[in-house]
Amino acid sequence: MKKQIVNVERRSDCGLSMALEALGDRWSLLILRDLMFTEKRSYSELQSSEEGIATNILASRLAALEGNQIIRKYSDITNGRRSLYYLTQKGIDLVPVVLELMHWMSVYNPQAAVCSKQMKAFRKDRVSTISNYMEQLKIQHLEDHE
Amino acid sequence: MKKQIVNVERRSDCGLSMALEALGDRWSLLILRDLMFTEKRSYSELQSSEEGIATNILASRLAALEGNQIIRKYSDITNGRRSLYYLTQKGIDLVPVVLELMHWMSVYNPQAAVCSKQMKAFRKDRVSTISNYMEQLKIQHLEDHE
DNA sequence: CCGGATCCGTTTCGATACTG
DNA sequence: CAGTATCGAAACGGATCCGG
Repeated sequence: MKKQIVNVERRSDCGLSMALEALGDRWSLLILRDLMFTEKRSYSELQSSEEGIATNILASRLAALEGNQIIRKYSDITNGRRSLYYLTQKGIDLVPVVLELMHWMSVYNPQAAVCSKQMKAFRKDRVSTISNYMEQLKIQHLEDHE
Repeated sequence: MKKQIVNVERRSDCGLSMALEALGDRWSLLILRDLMFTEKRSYSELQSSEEGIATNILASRLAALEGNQIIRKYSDITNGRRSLYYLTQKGIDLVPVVLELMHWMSVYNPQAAVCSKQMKAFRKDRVSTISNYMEQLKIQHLEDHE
């Protein structure tokens, strides 16, 4: 009994603690969610979308995410005063994490059942649907900047 | 271009922000990892395993996780002074989230390649391997307390 | 206007010491 | 062993200010 299938010892925790150093706060994953699943890319768009993140917090989170190479900042060619934030490949690879978290919450938060059908379909076939979507994010990213 | 497959609006974010209220800190997921993948169940075992979590932080995280019904606290029958913490079903359902996060980190943290083979095998077939493991966690949980 | 930076009061974290 | 108590440090949140 209590047989362990995966033996995760302290020295081989896959750097989970390191991951949480970058993502282990209440805002980073929300920002990433918007970059993943909406078209919001600018500072002001991101600010209006989150449930009222303070400007200084948003700035510091964006800087931290950029420092961790999870997002990248570009200046808007059509509007020099604007900056746009895009997921890097490293950020795109976080889609499954966010998706699993959203699915988990949709199960245990009744009010969120709204999007559970979408989520279910989206998670159903990991190999095709999700990786296709991640591929699209990648292509979109390249087209916007090259 | 920029076609959105999943349309996640602010009112239907599946309560991601709510999830992050419970898990969005640097320690909660580490504690859950230990409850998921090791046999550590008592306060002192958990404390020694995390990279030096302070006693008060551990206590407050455990209380918060219990408040969110993600873990449950039992007193050790063989040792009245001891308390043991177990995952609830809600907590067991977080296994995929933690697994995706560990996998992501194993890709982007070279040093963590140690366990990437295990992770890869573990993630490969979601339907069988992971759900089997989660089932085992469930059975173990029931056997320990009923 | 847009993208922050700065200031400041409040909340949370974290290390250590301590207690039942 | 399983946590509290305490207290300084860090993070958060709101408001305002500022350069372009």
